[in-house]
Amino acid sequence: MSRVPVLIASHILGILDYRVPYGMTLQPGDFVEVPLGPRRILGCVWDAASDSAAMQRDYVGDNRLREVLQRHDVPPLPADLRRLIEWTADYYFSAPGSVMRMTIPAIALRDAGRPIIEYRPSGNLPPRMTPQRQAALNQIGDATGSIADLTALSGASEAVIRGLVKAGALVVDGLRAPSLPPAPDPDFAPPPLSDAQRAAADALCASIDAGFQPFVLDGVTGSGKTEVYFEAVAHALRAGKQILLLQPEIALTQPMVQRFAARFGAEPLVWHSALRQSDRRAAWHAIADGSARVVIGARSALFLPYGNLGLIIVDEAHEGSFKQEDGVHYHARDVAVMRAQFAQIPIVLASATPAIESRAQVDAGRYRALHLPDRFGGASLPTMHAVDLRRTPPDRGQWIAPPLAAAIDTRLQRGEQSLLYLNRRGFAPLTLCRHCGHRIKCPHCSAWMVEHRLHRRLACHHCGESMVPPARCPECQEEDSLVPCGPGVERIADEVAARWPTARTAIVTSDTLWNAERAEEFIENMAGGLIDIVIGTQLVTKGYHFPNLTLVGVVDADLGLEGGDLRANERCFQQIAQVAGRAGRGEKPGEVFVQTRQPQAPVLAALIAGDGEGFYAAESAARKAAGMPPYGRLAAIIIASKDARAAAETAKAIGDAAPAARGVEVWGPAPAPLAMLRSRHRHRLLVQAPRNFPLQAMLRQWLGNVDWPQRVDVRVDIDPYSFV
DNA sequence: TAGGACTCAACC
DNA sequence: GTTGAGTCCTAT
Repeated sequence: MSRVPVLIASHILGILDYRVPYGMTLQPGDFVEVPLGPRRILGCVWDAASDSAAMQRDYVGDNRLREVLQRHDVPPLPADLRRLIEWTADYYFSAPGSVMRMTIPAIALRDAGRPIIEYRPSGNLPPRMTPQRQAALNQIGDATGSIADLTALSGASEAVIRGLVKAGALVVDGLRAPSLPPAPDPDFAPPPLSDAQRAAADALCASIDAGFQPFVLDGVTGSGKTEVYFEAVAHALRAGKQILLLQPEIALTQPMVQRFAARFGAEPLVWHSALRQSDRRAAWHAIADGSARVVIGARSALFLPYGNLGLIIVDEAHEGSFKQEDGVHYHARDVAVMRAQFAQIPIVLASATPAIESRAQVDAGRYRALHLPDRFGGASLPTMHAVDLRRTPPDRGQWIAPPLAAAIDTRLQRGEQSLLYLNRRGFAPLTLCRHCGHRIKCPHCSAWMVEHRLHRRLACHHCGESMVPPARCPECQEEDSLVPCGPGVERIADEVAARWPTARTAIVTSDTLWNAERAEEFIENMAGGLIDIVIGTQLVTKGYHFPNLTLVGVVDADLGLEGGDLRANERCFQQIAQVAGRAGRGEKPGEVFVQTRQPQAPVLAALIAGDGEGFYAAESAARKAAGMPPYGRLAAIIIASKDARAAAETAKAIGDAAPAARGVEVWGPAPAPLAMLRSRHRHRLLVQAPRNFPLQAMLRQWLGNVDWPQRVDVRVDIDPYSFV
């Protein structure tokens, strides 16, 4: 009788033992279907010996074992990835089954080999049009995809989509042969490199096939980091290895795909959450069998079962968006380093503004720094100016102050491009009744509804709730009393249109640039000189290279310092340094205007003076003195429930059970800053511990001693980035 | 006494 | 997460 441990693809369950049916052979890593109660569920055959904390389990006698139903005909999960799953589950205090789930999409298992039927809009409207159908068709636009894809894209129910198919508004798109990207050619178009680039590239190339080695590739914006790590990619390609290039946002993959294709003569494989089902299935198999040589992707590409991985590159490695804030709370940059370690391969963290965490690793001698001191091709860094909004304020109801407006005038006269940066989507962050003072709030969250004039909606940026802007105040019923307060990018765009009516503008946010086609269109319009002024959120701060863009205006630098959390200063510095780096990347020099009410704030003073090293030194010293990361450890415990009383009581019970340990501080429980999210009441505790303290073990023991009702959700966020 | 709302523990 | 069993309550 043979038994196998199977890791169940479940939030709650870990490893369960099953009987291997006669005639079936199973090895660790095999994906299987197993019975679970009355259901069938995905599992992965695990290693018999596993000392990971998350894998602890009770022993069940042979007589109670049920049989494995089926072995899926897909490549097994490699051992290094199984170790990474265990490490991630242990470190981030999450269910190993949830981590395992991230290695394979359901579509890769279902109907293997059978084609996936995809649909496109026929252009014919259904005979019977309903609001749901109209809204779904609007969202779909001219996209194609399976029923499941279009359901996700439209936000409608599957029944609505099937109805549209039946009514002839969506028709079968014909079969697209799953096409694998042609092999990239390492010698297609190698660029000339500067001496500094050559030296850094040589160091990276020497590390291929030489075991685990983390690098921090640090160079000012425009210094040619991409060309350097592309040399390492070329070298890994020649060695027959796969390469993973991680990016913080989907929106950055498109410019990267184009740069990659120009260098290697073929597009890489792209992996992110917006892939269609057919592409996702083909991509997964190409990754698992090693035929996809280079994969560019967002966080979720990190856990895929590369058959033959030889190099990982984390682009814009300082980005906070690498930290996943729902489901498994992992930090893709840190997990990527662990993956490289388990796989014994090099990893490159590339950034113009490395995180303090990464700098500390360099200082400690664990990571190797490669430095590019100058901009490439003789370009110089842009000149920085502070615009003191107290001394030269904009007119009432406007946000562009005279010095910045004058600089834009000059650019328009010279035929050069300008970029206005404001990290706020929509038209106005708050809608206020000037009669009674009522502020329009999300019904499910303690947050204001943000006006999106392009969509003619008020939207909650936390839960996705959206409503038609009311004509009268919902509180006092006064008509025409609601006024927008504060600026978002759409409002800045209105101001630009009023001031420079002939200027051609573009708004760049996740609302306007949500797919590859839109992103490509924007890049082409910028390169072709069809845009004079770009107004954008952080989406435009990275990755783009527009030689004719010579002016950057930071509309509200103080916004970045708000909140005052652990990383506010660092984040503010990085965002402004990054967006400033878009200016003057070609032959023409760039200028940056930073609008602020506090030009004396240390972060802003350092940015204006170009004293990045001074800023980092001061910030690191402050973190060290306070015992904050990376010189100390943090974990947040978040308690959430629709039942306000149960949430508060659980938070108190957890707080009361807090163990006393030397050097460990516990703050809270306290209502979270975002006290209500998706109709759930939230409380938080924050735990601070010394750097080498076994924080996870302490938390496991602590929470293991507390009971709470099932309707209360308690989760631990290790190394938190969000403090709401 | 049937049925509904709810809680709870098991799932190998 | 999902399911089925158990508990308590109310409407007949």
